[in-house]
Amino acid sequence: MDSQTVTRFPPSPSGYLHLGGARTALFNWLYARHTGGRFVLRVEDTDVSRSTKESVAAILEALEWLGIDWDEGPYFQSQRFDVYKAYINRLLASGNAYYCTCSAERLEKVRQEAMQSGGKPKYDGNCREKGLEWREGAVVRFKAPLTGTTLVSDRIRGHIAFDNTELDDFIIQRSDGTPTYNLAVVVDDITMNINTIIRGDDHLNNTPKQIQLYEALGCEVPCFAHVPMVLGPDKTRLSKRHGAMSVTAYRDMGYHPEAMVNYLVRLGWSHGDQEFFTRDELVEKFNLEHVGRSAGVFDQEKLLALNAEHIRAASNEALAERLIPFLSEKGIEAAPGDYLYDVIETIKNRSKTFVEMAEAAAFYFVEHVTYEEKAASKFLKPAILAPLKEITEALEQTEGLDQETLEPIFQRVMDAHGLKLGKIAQPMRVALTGKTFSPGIFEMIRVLGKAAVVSRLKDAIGYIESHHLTIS
RNA sequence: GUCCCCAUCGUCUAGCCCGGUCCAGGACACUGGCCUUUCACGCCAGCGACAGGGGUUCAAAUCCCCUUGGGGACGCCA
Repeated sequence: MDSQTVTRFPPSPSGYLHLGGARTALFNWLYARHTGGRFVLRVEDTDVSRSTKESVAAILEALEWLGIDWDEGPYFQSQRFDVYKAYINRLLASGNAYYCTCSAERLEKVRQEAMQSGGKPKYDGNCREKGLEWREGAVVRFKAPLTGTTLVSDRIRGHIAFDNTELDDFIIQRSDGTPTYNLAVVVDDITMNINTIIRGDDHLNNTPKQIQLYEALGCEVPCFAHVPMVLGPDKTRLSKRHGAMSVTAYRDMGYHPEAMVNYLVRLGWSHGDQEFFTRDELVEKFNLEHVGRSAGVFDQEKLLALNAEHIRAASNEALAERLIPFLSEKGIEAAPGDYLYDVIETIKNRSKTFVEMAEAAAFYFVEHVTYEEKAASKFLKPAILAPLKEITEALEQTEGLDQETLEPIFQRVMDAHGLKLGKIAQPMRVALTGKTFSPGIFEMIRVLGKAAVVSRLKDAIGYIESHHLTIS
């Protein structure tokens, strides 16, 4: 008997991996890693009509991006029908299940009546004692206990008692012979030795049914931990209505997976006042004790802030790797190397996403700068012509481009014209980047290099001269 | 309708289990200021919450009950 923790993540491949699912996956993965246990990936595709290969691929891709790896699987329920069949037969043989031939119409009527009389819409047990044999179109129902209570012991919620009269004889095998969710999960969790089930609390109501199944099968009930759900800003369950909610959509919007992981885990779990966590720290500190009990609203603003923080904290090399695809998206082919790293160093504090970072980096990679209209008209004016020329000449002469070398040059020009740095920095900025905001002048000069700076300065001088000659 | 869960700033949360150290702490957002060659970053300050009502107690955000509010589940989906 091994006491190792075994958790699992069982996505249903009927769409992409959304934020709530990602968080559940993360909790399970983190808990397994934290305890030195195993993490199993299982694809729940018993509903063949809704499951697609594309969804499976999308989910795996999202997990990979998040850095979630698994020790076993992915298993596919669709390939395990014979296993479920065996367990269903066991239940049938032990008298814990029976065939039911009630029509959909009858079932619907029974539900309506139950609702009407102020009760829960559940099956009335019509076929329960009929001792029916199999026949075309029959389903198999679980013969649930009629009296007593089923106790759920939850790591997060404590003990929850369900009155068995609230539960009914749910279907475990459809008329087409395939197993239903509750049966399949239980059988899988048993056969895969899953002993810790961490999932959304929308499954809390399924838990007593599943416990009854474990008991009927004579198997040990695993440990449950129902985590609160993730809600949209309107406080309802996260859905397509809330805009981007696929994990990969955030990747494409320029989010760092470490930030996504940090945010998702922190939404529902806490470690005192700490907000920023690296993946390793999460593995080290994550536990079930500090998972909260109330649902949390997904806050994109906070994710964004955290993303900026993770970008600032990352190394230029690591950032470069993630930035390159966003650069190519803009038609910029940059390779890892000192130039890129230096570029990143100047913009990492000003970028909240990789999309922003690519935008901020663009000017470093163009031959000729394109001026923003307002920027040019405001700063590239004749008054600045002489200072710009002097700086250009001085730069052409100079060797080093470090701040100690640059400052005296600027100082001399400033003194000569009675200008403050601000007066000269803005035109310079426009000349070098085309915009009115950018990294610091001195750092840009150093990164761009003498040739590029001089060339851009000359472009700007030419621009001013041509505009003013024609106008005046 | 029935059952289950939940309830601290706008949002994420610390504190609650083991009542007093909490006229409630942190973060995001917002506002103001500092720094300053722009934009950021950073720093400082401000705004802002124990859902309501009853108990228990010398003392309750913390324990109990009720109300209200929110969420979820009731399917031959998962």
